[in-house]
Amino acid sequence: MKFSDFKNHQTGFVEEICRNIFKEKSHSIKIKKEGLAVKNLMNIYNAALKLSSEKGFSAMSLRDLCRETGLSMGALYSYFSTKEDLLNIIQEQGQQFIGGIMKKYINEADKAEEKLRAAIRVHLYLSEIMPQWFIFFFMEARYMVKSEQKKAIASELATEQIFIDILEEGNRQEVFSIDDVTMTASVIKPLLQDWYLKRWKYTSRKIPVDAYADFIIQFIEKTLRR
Amino acid sequence: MKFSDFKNHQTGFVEEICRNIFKEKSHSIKIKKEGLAVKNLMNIYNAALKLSSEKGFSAMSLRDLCRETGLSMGALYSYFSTKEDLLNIIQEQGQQFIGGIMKKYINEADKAEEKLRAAIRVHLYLSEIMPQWFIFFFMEARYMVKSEQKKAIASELATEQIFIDILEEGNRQEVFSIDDVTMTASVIKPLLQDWYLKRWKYTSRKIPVDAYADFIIQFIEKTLRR
DNA sequence: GTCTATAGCCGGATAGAC
DNA sequence: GTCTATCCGGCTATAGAC
Repeated sequence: MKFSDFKNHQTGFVEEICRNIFKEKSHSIKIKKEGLAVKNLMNIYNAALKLSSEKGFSAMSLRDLCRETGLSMGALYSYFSTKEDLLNIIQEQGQQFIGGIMKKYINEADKAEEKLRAAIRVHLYLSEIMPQWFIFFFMEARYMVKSEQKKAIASELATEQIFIDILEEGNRQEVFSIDDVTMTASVIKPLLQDWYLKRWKYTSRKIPVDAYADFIIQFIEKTLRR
Repeated sequence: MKFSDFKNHQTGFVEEICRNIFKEKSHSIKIKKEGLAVKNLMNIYNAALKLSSEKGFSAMSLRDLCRETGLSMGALYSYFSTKEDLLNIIQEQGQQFIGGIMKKYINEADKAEEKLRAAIRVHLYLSEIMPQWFIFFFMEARYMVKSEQKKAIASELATEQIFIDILEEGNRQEVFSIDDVTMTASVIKPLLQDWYLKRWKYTSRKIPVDAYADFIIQFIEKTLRR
C-alpha cells in the first residue's frame, strides 16, 4: 500500500466526521437542515483545528474562530453549547472515527507481518491527511477534565492493544520472537507520532510519508527477532 | 550507570538554573540580594512549571501563580517583566542547562557503544528528575513566537546531532553498520520522549526508569547492525 | 439561521502605600 | 521587597433584532 493509493481511495474524512456529529449531537445543534449544518460544521471544525494547532485550544478565542470561519458569535453558538463542548466533540468523534478506519484496514490483511505493516502505514497515512486532528488529540488530552481524559487514554491504549494483538499473533505463528510484547507495542506508537509531532523536521529534509513508513517498518522489524 | 547513582551525584538542578537566571537576567530582576532572589526564583519557576504541566502555560494565569507561590502580583513582577518573558527564560535557561549536563556525561565515555548508552541513560534520568521541564519544552515550543521557536528547534537538533555523531563514530569504528544515520538518530529521540510524555502509562505499569532504559537500549541496539 | 450589542467576569500589568 | 488597589482590554456567553 502506497500513500497515493490510500489517498485516492479516501475522500471527505472531515465531512464524514461532521455528518456523524450532526446526527449524534442534534440536541446541542440548533440548525435542522442537514446540508447547511454539515457545511458549517466542517467550516467550524476545520477552523478550530487550524487555530488550535497554531496556538493551542485554550489560547484560541471564539473571536479568533469567528474571524477564521466568517461566522458571528451567535452563529457559532448554534453549532455547539460551550467552548469546552467543542473540545470534547473533536476528541470523541475524531478518535472514534480514526479507530474505525484503522481497524478496517488492518483486518484486510491476514498474516501478522502484513497486519503490522498495514497498521503502521494506515496510521502514518491518516496522520498525513489530517495532521491537525492527531496533533489535537496529543496536545489537548493532557489538559482535559478527568472524565474526558479517561476517554483519550482509552483511545491511546486501544491503539496500543491493536499492536499488542498483532505482535502476539506473530509470536504464536513464530514469525516474530518478541520477549516483551507490551513494551515493544508501546514504543511503536511514539515512532508513529513523531511523523506529525515533528513534521517541520521531515518537511525540511524533504522526507515523504512513504519513505518514513518504509524506514519505520524496517527499523521495527529488525527488533522483532532475537 | 544506574538511576540511583545518577540521582545521588546530582542535587539542586533547579537551584543551579535559578542562580544562572539571577546572574544573566539582572536587568529584569529588581531584587538585589542573591540568596533571597534565588529562593524566590525557585519558588516561582517550580510553581510555573507545575501549573503549566497541569493546564498549559497560556491557560496558567498570573493569579494562579500568586496562589501557588504565596507571592503577590507586585512581588512576581519584581522577578520577571512580562508573562512571555517568564516563558522564554524557562525555555532558554532550561535547554542550555540540560544540554550542558548531557554533553558532560557523554564525554566521560569513550567508545561509541558506551557513548550511545550514556546518552540514552542521561536523557532518561534527567527527564525522570525534572519531568516538568522536559514536558514544558515539548508542549510550549510549538506555540512560541518565531524567534523563540527557532531556539527550541536548535536545541532539538542539537540533541539529535549528539546522536548522529555517536552513530557515525560507531559506523567508522565498524561496531555499527547503519545505512541512514540521520533517520536512525531522529527516531531515537521520540523513544526517549515517550518516557516523560506518557509517564502515566509507565507509572501504572510499575516500570521504573532503569527498566525503561534497559529496554530502549537493547531495542535500539538491535537496529544498528545489518 | 445569522447577526449585533452587551452583560459580566477575568486576564495582564502598574502605581503607590508600607 | 512586598503588598493592595485599580486600570482596561479581551474573554465566554446570551438576548433580542432581523
